[in-house]
Parts: sequence; structure tokens; C-alpha cells
Amino acid sequence: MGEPICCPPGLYELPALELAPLLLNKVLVRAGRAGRIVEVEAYGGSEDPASHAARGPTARNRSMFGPPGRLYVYRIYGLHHCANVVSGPGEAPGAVLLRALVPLEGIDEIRQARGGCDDALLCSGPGRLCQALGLDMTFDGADLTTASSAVFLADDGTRPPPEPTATPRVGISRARDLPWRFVVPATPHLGPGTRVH
DNA sequence: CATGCGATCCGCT
DNA sequence: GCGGATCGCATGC
Repeated sequence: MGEPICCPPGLYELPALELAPLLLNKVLVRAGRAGRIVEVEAYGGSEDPASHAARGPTARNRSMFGPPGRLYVYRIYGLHHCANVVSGPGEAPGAVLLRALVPLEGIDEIRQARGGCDDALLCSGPGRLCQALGLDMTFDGADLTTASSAVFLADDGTRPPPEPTATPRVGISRARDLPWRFVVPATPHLGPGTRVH
């Protein structure tokens, strides 16, 4: 494991379904706090009825229709945030929802941001990981491809799992049959609705 | 351990 | 008006 470096910009040119499993084991870095991505979900464009982008661009989802390698952040249920990595190719709509991290750096800051919950729940869940790293609407559209950004994605040399576990996505009402959720096999720290041991 | 519900916005129907 | 890519606490078995 060498010095953490940013993922190559070309990575994000992949469509969401291909990008999603490749983001497993990458590291999300934000102001001294960092965590390894262990659970993601792919969301597509008009072909994916569960995607925010299914019905075309709107004020909320505009980041999904922009350049790849940016963050798409939205507010859900009025009080939580969810963070996605915008995918490609080009400006084709799509994104990968970040659902769980294993905390790596800034644990004390993360604990503080999460209000002193159980350590297993620090970054386990899309809303929890946003709270843990302090990600809110001001990070919508942030560039993930450069270390000079307030939030970016790093590759510390850990490869994606060769055989990620694929399951249906969590918390959606449409297209529940598609196995577009990917997790690192045999990891703790996953989000709710998860039963991997 | 499983199920339920309240909190609290805003974009969309 | 409705309801959501959620969370945390409370209740009941």
C-alpha cells in the first residue's frame, strides 16, 4: 500500500453499473476524515425506473446529467443526505450511491460528527456516511478527481474484490429485482438490511 | 430480534 | 399535497 493517489479520471467514464463494483475498496477522503467504500448501488438513466434520472433532468438531479467524477448529493426525508459518484459515459445520466464505508482516518472527528453512536454504525448507511464526513448539499457537484478538492476519491492500492456480492438495491419501490447493489464480501460495517457474515 | 413510527424538507405529480 | 436511494428510538413478541 503506497501513498494514496486519486483515481484516474477515465475510471468515471464507465456506466454506473460497471463503475459501481470498481469503486469498492476505494477511499473517500474529506478534510482529514477518510473511509474505505464497502457498499454501493448503481443508478442509471431513463432505463432505470428507480433512478432519480429516470424522468430526465431536474433541478435536484442535474449533477447526474453532468460530467463524470463529480459528487451528486441530495437531501432525503427532509433531514438526511445521500452522496453519489457521477458516472459516464460522457454526460449520460447515472451515478453510484455510496452506502457504507469502513472508517480509516479521522476516527475521533467521525465519532464526534456522528454524535457518539456505536462504532459499527459510524459510516454504515448512506445518511450516516454523509454525516460522518460532513457531506451536505454544498458538496453537490464537487470534483472527486483531484486531491485539491474538499472531497475526493483515492486509490490506496487495495484492489476491488474480484467477486463482489451483488444483491437488489435497498429502500426502493421500483426495479427491486435488479441486483445493482454491490458489497465487499465478508465485511462488517455494512448498512442496514444487510446480512453478510 | 422484528416491526413501527416520527422527524422534516423539497421536487414532482 | 404526496412521498422518498433514511435514521434512531420505542414498543412488543
